[in-house]
Amino acid sequence: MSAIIRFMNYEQLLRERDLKVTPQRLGILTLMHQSGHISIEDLYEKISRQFSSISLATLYKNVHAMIETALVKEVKIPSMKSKYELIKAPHAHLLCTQCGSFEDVSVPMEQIEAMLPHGVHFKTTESSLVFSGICETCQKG
Amino acid sequence: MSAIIRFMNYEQLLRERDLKVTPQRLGILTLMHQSGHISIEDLYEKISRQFSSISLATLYKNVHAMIETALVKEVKIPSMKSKYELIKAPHAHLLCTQCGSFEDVSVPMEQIEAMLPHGVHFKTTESSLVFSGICETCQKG
DNA sequence: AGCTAAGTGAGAAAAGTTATCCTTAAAAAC
DNA sequence: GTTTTTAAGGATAACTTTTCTCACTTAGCT
Repeated sequence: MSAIIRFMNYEQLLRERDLKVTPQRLGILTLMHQSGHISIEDLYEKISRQFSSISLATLYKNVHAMIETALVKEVKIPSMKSKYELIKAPHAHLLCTQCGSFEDVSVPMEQIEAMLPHGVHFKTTESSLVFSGICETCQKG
Repeated sequence: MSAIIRFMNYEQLLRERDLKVTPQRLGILTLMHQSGHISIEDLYEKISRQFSSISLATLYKNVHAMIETALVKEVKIPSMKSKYELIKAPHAHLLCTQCGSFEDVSVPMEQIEAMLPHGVHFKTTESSLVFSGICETCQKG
């Protein structure tokens, strides 16, 4: 797959948000996609391999620009640093407190949002759900 | 209600965890109880009124000691600084993205934990759920 | 190709958190 | 109740993380 085709989608996503398409941004988006969710630290380490002179400031600025334009989402995780992921269908996360693995899990968020007690008139627009526990691998090990 | 009776409970909670009972710690616990959940910043501002010379280091050290001994919990909140609360029965939180209000809501966490897809063998020990949206007051206003 | 606005990079600055070290106070021992 | 022991508090320095500034470069229009 050529670089042009591979990046096409991200270019469009950036343009739709009036964000200029730069190699750094394409790299950030590609890394987020590849890893699923990634911390700033890891992102910097990985992107520095491609753009050895990239500045941390650039990274922060871009990640925030992408959050503000609803391209990326910050996932806050109990007892861990935040990770960032491309916005996709609503889902929850599993955090293994033993090995630290962190992954997406498909959960009917709408149903969960319907579980607020009657009498609570809160209009939910989004919800964040992280299950902490022991992953299958660690249970076996 | 005398200070002795009021603090009795916290003293015991501290002693059970081999944490020395100090006025600063009692103050921290009291403030957490009163506010429900509070950020480090607010906690420092409020506790400084009682103990004008308290150090930020003391605050951080104590909050961490209390987290490690399962007396207090850090609540990570999308697009906000963490808040800290006394550990109590499992519950979720409501965050109003308009006025910033943040409150507890009673939700059957066990039921939610049972909603993981079949085939996902994850042993959940705890889960964190925050609903973001518009609170009742803001909907009316 | 040239213009303009936005983005990048380097470093400084600011915020937020943790570590060090000495003093003080709580709990245990007597 | 006094002494002894040990943990905790406070001040400050050191880190870590994030944001800001500004000169320079590049993307996207014309």
